[in-house]
Amino acid sequence: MARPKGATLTRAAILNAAIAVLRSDGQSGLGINRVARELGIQPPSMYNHVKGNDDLYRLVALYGWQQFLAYAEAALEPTLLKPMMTSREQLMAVAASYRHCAKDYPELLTIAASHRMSLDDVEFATFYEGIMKIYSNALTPWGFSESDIIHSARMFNAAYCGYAQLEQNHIFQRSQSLDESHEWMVMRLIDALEQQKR
Amino acid sequence: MARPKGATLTRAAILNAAIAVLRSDGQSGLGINRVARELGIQPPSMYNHVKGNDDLYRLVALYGWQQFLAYAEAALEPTLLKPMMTSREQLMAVAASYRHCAKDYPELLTIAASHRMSLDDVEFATFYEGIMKIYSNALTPWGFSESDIIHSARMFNAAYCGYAQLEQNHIFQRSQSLDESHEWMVMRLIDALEQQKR
DNA sequence: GTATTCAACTAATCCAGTTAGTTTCCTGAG
DNA sequence: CTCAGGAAACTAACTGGATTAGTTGAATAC
Repeated sequence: MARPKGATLTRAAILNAAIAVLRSDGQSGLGINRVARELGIQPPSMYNHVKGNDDLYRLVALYGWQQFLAYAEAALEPTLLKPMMTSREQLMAVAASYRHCAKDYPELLTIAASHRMSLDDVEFATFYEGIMKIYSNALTPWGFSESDIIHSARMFNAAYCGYAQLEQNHIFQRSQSLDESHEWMVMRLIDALEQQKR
Repeated sequence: MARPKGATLTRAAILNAAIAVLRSDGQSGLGINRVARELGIQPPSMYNHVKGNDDLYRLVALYGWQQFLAYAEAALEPTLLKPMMTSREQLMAVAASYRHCAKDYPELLTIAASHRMSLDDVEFATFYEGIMKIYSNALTPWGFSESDIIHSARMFNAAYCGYAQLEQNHIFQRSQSLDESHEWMVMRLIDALEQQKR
């Protein structure tokens, strides 16, 4: 039964299935075959929508970054209760967004960070501009140069990604609370920048 | 011709071959089959020395961490010229060790950070104690509590691993120098801690 | 109504990982 | 010196994932 009634497969449906697979089987399960099974189709049919396994991973990775950005933008949205946020509050909101996103979508951000991005991937570049604008908005009030803002963004992202990955892989052995360490790290990072303010 | 003369395969030889594969084919090439080919043996023969693909990865990952520790210990070794290092110098030496190790062994530390470690892997625990001792030596002179030392170690490792990974995967898009950003990050991290000194 | 398109299909190939069972060499006990 | 046992290689075979080629049939365009 080729081409069933009205519902033909879309990249969005594939993405959803991939997230579902990630949720149930984890990173090791993610692949053309497993996702096809999840969708109830034969593996080769996937190739009508994604170029191959690598393209599937790119789809998932990009979605991960976009979700992180969406979380951050939502957290920074001015509300009636909080029409203005300080730079410090904004930076804390970004950190919390990353962690919340990582909790809501298991392994998604790990995949995002592990996937090599093409240097001229226009969709990824859009995400990148978005996240840079956030850091830029938070840090220009502190008098940071554009160059320092880039350094800062790299530092924050590296710390968040690295922390999530090491936590997930049980590299942090001590019994010390992982949430507490994360909180502590975020405070130190923000303190470090505030100290640079002029 | 089973069992050639005197030279039977060892885990060390497998590890060397794996590093060689990593160097020539990158992370995606690493696997039982590819390493067996590198060694000139049939894939099933690998199972006399490693339990399977996961064990191979563990071998490589553990070696990565051990190399990082070895680099750091070498860098901290007192010399005639420098019989004593300040805390700050020690922390900078650790950061430099990570980066040097990452440059000398392409993708090795990325694999180390990406591999899930068992909670009671005694060899990994040994590495972990070693690295904690280094941070402990550097930070106790600043009056850090044991708990703060753990937080600090987690922060540093997260930042270094995350930075290496994001750099490797081209997540840092801007043309800004990657070495300069790394340097900047290390300075901010150490400043942040020095500020906590009591 | 017919031609085209396109998304599904089946069939088949390649390759990685793995298991079972076999062979062959080395070692060590008698 | 001989032979029993074990270790380390082998071959054969299976599983399952990714991929390509070629086919089919329903929806759409003219």
